[in-house]
Amino acid sequence: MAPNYYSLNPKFYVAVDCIIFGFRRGELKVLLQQRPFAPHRGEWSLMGGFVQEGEDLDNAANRVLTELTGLEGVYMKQIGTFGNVHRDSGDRVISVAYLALLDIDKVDEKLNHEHAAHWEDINSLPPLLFDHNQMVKMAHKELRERISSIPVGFQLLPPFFTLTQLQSLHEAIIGEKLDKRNFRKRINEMAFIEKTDLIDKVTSRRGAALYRFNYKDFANGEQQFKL
Amino acid sequence: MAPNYYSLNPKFYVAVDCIIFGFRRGELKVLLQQRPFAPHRGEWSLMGGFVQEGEDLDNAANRVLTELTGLEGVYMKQIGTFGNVHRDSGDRVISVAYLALLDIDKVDEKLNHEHAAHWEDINSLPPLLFDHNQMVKMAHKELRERISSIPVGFQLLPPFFTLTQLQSLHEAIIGEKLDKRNFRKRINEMAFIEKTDLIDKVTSRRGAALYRFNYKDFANGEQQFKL
DNA sequence: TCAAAAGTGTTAAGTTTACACCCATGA
DNA sequence: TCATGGGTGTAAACTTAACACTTTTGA
Repeated sequence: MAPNYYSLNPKFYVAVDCIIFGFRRGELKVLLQQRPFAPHRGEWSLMGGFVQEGEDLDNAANRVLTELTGLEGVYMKQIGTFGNVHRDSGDRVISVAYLALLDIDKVDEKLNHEHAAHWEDINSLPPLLFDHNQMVKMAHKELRERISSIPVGFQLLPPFFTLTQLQSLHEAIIGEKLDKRNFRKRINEMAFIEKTDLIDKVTSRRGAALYRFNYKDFANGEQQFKL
Repeated sequence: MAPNYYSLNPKFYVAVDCIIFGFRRGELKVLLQQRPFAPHRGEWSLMGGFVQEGEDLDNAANRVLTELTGLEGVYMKQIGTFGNVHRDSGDRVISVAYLALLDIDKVDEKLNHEHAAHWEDINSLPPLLFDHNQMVKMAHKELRERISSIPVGFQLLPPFFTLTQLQSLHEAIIGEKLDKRNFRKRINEMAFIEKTDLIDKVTSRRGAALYRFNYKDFANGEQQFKL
């Protein structure tokens, strides 16, 4: 076969789609947008974009996320590639799905508004474009299953948080209630979740101790959440 | 934006690469081939191929596997997509990696030979083309981590097998020895692994009971291996 | 007769779960 | 003063891990 064997083969559009998770008031939320171009313009969909020449897949995913949120350095993880022939009714597009976890309060709301984007509770998603519901389902599964190894708290909560917030986040992800005492017992055993001297007076009258993650301690051990 | 917004974007070659696992004489093995075309012709690599027009990703992976082994209906699972700009020195190719598990004795050796393919122990792989070592590493990790939920025994062993073979398979995958009594105790609790009346006289003088998987029982429960 | 693999239970250690009350504060 | 969320320990149930000897048979 000749050195240009490659050129005997077809090429395809390649896209990335982002399943962007945030957490607010006890709810796990996904950022949706109304599709800005035809076909299916205006339908609810995940934020996505085409991979460009000279652009790594991961970079494409980061670019798309930054366009929509204004944030950089966000936790992202590739979760699967969707390549069925007819998945996109516009033309054949092979799409790589990325899960993103971010602090919902840091998102640039103006950018969100410009992109007709909107946070929706994971439990009340509308029908989405193409196979996007399936992508969300896969991302949610990944999150549930890997909650022990993905440091979700680092990503989805603000830098200082109460244990009740952390517990509520875990409950929202796994979809069931946890025992408060058992939860706190385990948090206490994790050196990388540090109690600070700060007191939160917003979420309760009495005031709750604020905690934070210690990235260094986390990176060192092969720490695991098991909540 | 116009309906032909898609056409403003670049297209790429998309390939699939298969990490094909087999099990023989206590060793977990990967099927490698010598690359049949330039650049890097003759170097060790995974078996791969370009996705074609009108072909789903999963179908492409199955086609490639069948070309090399003669087998159909093999267990395959997508494990990740590799899309760095310069990963392939021939041209930009975005490659979707698939893990495959099969019964090594069913493989068509003639086809293997035609493709200059060869089974190599997972622990003594040569340097492979491009990012293929990384793909194998990822597939092996997937296998290790999901050994509880992927029914590896169904796939990697012949229809009838001894418990020693099954244990040896699990040991090869996780890379450590297991306790024989604890292993057998757990197998006994799994309704979908059935003892048959057959005796294997090949692997021992005394003879060992042959077992088989019961697909129906497995499909029903959300069974788990925990070995 | 002996080498090689098959087969078989019990106990201790560790982990997980269930569970209920007092505290501090602001409205 | 009371409603709200914060904070705390123990015991039972369950799961996991460690451990050694007897059996069968072909060479």
